[in-house]
Amino acid sequence: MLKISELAGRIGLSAHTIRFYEKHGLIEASERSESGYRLYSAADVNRAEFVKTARNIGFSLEDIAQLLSIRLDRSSHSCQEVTDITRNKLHEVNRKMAELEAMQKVLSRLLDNCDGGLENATHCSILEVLDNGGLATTGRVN
Amino acid sequence: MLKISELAGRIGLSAHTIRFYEKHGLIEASERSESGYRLYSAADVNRAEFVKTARNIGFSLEDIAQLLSIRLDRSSHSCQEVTDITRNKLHEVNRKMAELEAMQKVLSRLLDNCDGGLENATHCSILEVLDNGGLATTGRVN
DNA sequence: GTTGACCTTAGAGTTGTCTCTAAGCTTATA
DNA sequence: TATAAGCTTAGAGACAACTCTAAGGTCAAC
Repeated sequence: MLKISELAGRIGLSAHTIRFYEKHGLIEASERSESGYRLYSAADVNRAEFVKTARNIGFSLEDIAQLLSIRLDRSSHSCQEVTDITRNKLHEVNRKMAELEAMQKVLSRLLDNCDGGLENATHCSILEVLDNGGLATTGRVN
Repeated sequence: MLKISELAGRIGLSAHTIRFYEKHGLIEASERSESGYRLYSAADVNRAEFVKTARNIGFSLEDIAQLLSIRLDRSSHSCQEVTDITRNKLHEVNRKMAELEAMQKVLSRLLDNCDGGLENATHCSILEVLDNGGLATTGRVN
């Protein structure tokens, strides 16, 4: 049985974070010592590692809570439930990527059109674009 | 002179948000009516539109505050200050994109390997991957 | 002269994910 | 036995960018 900081070292989270995850139902200590210290069994460690892996991939704590409840009783859940969560996450990622790509394009374009020299900013093309409502010249931004 | 909701309608922000921006120094009403209503001049509207445009592009409120202070006194700031802010933002966007791309790859791979059928999740390949610390088979994830 | 839309303020709440603090008990080491 | 490191709890604080509420004043229309 591991104590909280041992678990923390093992999976690469702080003890604080582990308690935080516990409060949100993601990680459990199946026992307590006489003095009240959390004690983690091998199964607890596996679960914590599951959580960490899912977190690394980018699932939200809420997603992970759902995945855990499926994991806890695989036979009464369908595989589809898992792929749904995963697919939703992928869509979310795709959406954010599209937003970021749009930003990327605009920012690059702004930089391309501006020499960025040390002279003063009286005629800075970036400020001009911002003053004129965006990159209107070719293709709308917003 | 426009009242706050007129400005709001014009630039596409709520009156709430405009007050919020004011509290953070981004938008100003250069006058007040006798009863204390905010009154926005043409210059105020331009400034508010500048803020909105910058926000649309993805600059943070803090970035915008800096851009505004340059805009307010262009001749005592260099063009480089503007490109620095823009370049930093671009780097931030690039960093986030890279993170999202990694997530995208993993999620797609998880979905490729899982049929996602209605049968129960006893042998769900996604849960297995999560249980085994990630996509170890070919190429590490994190 | 009343209704209803609009305005004011200070301040609290939201979302997600931690991160830290205070005050106090326990355990290991010197 | 003294000290330091580690554990406990409840709860506050941080971050960004809003979003909303309460309690009340103002204004235009009918």
